[in-house]
Amino acid sequence: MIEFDVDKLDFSLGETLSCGQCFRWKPIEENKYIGVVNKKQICITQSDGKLFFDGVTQKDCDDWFIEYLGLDEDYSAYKRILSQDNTMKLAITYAQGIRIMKQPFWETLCSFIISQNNNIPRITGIIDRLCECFGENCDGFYSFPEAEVLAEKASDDLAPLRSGFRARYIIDAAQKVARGEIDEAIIRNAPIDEARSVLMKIKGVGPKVADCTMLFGAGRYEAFPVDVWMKKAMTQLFPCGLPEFAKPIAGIAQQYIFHYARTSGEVE
DNA sequence: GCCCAGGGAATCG
DNA sequence: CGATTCCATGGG
Repeated sequence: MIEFDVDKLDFSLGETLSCGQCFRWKPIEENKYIGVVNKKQICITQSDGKLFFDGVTQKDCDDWFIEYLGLDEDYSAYKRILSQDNTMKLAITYAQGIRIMKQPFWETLCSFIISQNNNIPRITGIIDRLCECFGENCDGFYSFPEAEVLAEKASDDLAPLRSGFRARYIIDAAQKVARGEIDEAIIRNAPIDEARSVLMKIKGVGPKVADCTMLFGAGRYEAFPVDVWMKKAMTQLFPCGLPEFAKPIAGIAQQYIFHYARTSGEVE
C-alpha cells in the first residue's frame, strides 16, 4: 500500500474520476475506486488528506501513476491564473478538486469515439464490454484492449458491445493507430490545429472527439472540447469567449465550466 | 411511441 | 459554405 499526501481541496478522487473524462473506475464504496491501468488492477482510497494506492509499487507511482492522476501538476497555479476572471473563479468553487487526468492515448481516443451522441452510463457499459471481450483479465477486471488487437477485427466482431454505428469507427481508429498512420508523438507535439486535423482523418472523429483525445490523452491543455453543455455554458457565461490568459490552459478551464454547467443549475 | 444522450457523416441547397 | 437528416442503442 502506497500513501500519497494531498489536500482534498487540491485533489478530489471522486470529482476527478466521475467528471466524465474517464469511464474505467468503479466506485466500491465512498471515496474508494477500482480500475486497471497498464494491466495492473489498482484500488485507490482517499481519506484525511491522504491517498492510498493498492496494486502499484513506488516505482510505478514515480514512473507513471502519479502522472496518470494529474498529481504531477501545480493546480494552485492554474487556479490562480483562471481566477483572474470572476465567472471562472465561481465555476472553480463548484469542483475545486477536479484534475485533468493523463490517460493512455489509444484508450482515450477509443473511449471518446464511443462517447459520441451517447450518454455516460451507456458509454461505460460499452467500454466495459469492450474490455471484457478483447482485453486481458487482470484479477477479475480487464485491461483496455490494444489498438493492434482491435485492428484485426471486423465491425461484426464488435456486435457484443452493442455500440451501434460506432463499431466501424472503432475499427478504423484501431487500424490507423496500429499502422502508425496516427502517430501519438505528432498528436502530442505538433501545432494544435495540425494535430486536430490528423485525428480527424479517422472516421467518426470530429472536432469534439479530437479535442477530448488531445486534452485527456495527449497532454494538450490548450485543447478545448465543446459539446452541447459547453455551447450553452459559453453562450451564457462567456459570450465574448474565454479570456486570453486562459487560452494556454483552456482545457482545464473547460473542465471546471463543464462541471459547473451540469451541476450548478445556473446554466439552462 | 417520444425524447435525448460529452457528435459526426452524408446529403442536400 | 450552412442547414438537415440519419446513424444504433438504451433509459426516462
